Amino acid sequence: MPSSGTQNYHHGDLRSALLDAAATRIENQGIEGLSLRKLADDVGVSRSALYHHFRDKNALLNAVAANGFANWIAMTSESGGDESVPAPVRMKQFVYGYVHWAVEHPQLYDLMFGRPIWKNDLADDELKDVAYPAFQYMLGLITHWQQQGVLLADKPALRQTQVIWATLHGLAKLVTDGVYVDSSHIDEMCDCAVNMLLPNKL
Amino acid sequence: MPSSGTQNYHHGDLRSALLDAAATRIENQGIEGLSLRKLADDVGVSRSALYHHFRDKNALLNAVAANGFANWIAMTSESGGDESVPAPVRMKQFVYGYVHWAVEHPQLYDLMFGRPIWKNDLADDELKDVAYPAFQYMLGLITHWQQQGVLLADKPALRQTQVIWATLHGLAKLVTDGVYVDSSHIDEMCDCAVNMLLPNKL
DNA sequence: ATCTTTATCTTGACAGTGTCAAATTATGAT
DNA sequence: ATCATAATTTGACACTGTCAAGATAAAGAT
Repeated sequence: MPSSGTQNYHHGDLRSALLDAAATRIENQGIEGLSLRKLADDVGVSRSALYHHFRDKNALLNAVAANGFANWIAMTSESGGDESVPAPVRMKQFVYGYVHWAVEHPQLYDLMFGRPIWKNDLADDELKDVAYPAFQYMLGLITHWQQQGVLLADKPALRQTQVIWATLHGLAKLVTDGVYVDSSHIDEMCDCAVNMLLPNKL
Repeated sequence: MPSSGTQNYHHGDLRSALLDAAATRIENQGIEGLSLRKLADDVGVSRSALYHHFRDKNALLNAVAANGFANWIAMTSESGGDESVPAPVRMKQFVYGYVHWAVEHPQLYDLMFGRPIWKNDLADDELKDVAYPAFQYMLGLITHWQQQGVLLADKPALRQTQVIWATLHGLAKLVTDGVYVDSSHIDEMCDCAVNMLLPNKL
């Protein structure tokens, strides 16, 4: 069955086709619900064709997560980088952006910052190369706000970044994992978080 | 093979034996590494004997998590309930206790507060009955500290509890999930968190 | 003591999973 | 046309959770 060009024996661009299919399948059913065999069916290819493009399932997940980080960084740069508004407002925007992105992409967020990948060093170099800049970007933001006096400088910027990130990550996790079932008060929780973390109230 | 009393055809107390074995296996290999068949081998019983004591694997995990909550509440009451020390110090103790308990029982913490159980309502009533008081206990603490002026009362206690819990949960998650690989600075992160969350510094 | 009922445990089986080895097929270079 | 290489498939293996049917022990009734 020839015809449509990309549908030969050699798929053409199977790697990215698998990545796309995996991303949408993860978005719908979550990481646990991702089966390599069903994925192969989606793309219309045999079950073990995948192994010529990814070493194993973990490598595929790493690649999906790496794409997620690229997406995440794009969002973050947008919501935190507007120099025209005062810093406290930018921080509020950043918090909103972070939590809302996580809530809108719960499965992807779970994959990117979750245990299966990071525990026991299952993250490959390619993923680390995209993930570390994400944290560095946050560290840069916090350092900047510290220098501007929006945040106190009584503790190292690294520590404050870790705590602020922990707060955002905790909010995101509690909501996306279903521990906070009531997700209609996300904005109020974000407001409260900004309020508590900033020494000079808005 | 009769002999030792509890090793008959009827196991005697298979349910709690399974619970114990599951807890230690989870502690070592994590939730993902828990196989019902290996578990049955540990206890010396056939693979499907389990189904006469738990409806399915999820029910077993629920029971293990419920035990974990009992343990957690015991620890928390101890580290936060000392009335003789001033409230800010007690809050610091509470934060230390929370994060350290999570770090010392990473797999159990992951099970108790993780996505597999709470997402899509997989928590049964028995578990909810133990888990909700845990949050209520925290809410009580925060409310008390608000009334004592340790925390500002400019936001509802519920919101502040959610944010503080998010911070602790985020710290715990980032460390136990391996995102913060450097776990030697846990105490400094806790200090910084207390410092940022308390309006009146220690 | 014997029969019946009930709870408990085992064996066999099924569908599903990730992964590898060997065979198959297409592509590209010579 | 030939050959090497890359891409894909089929067969197989070990593993998983779960169910149905049979086997066994304990408990209750008479």
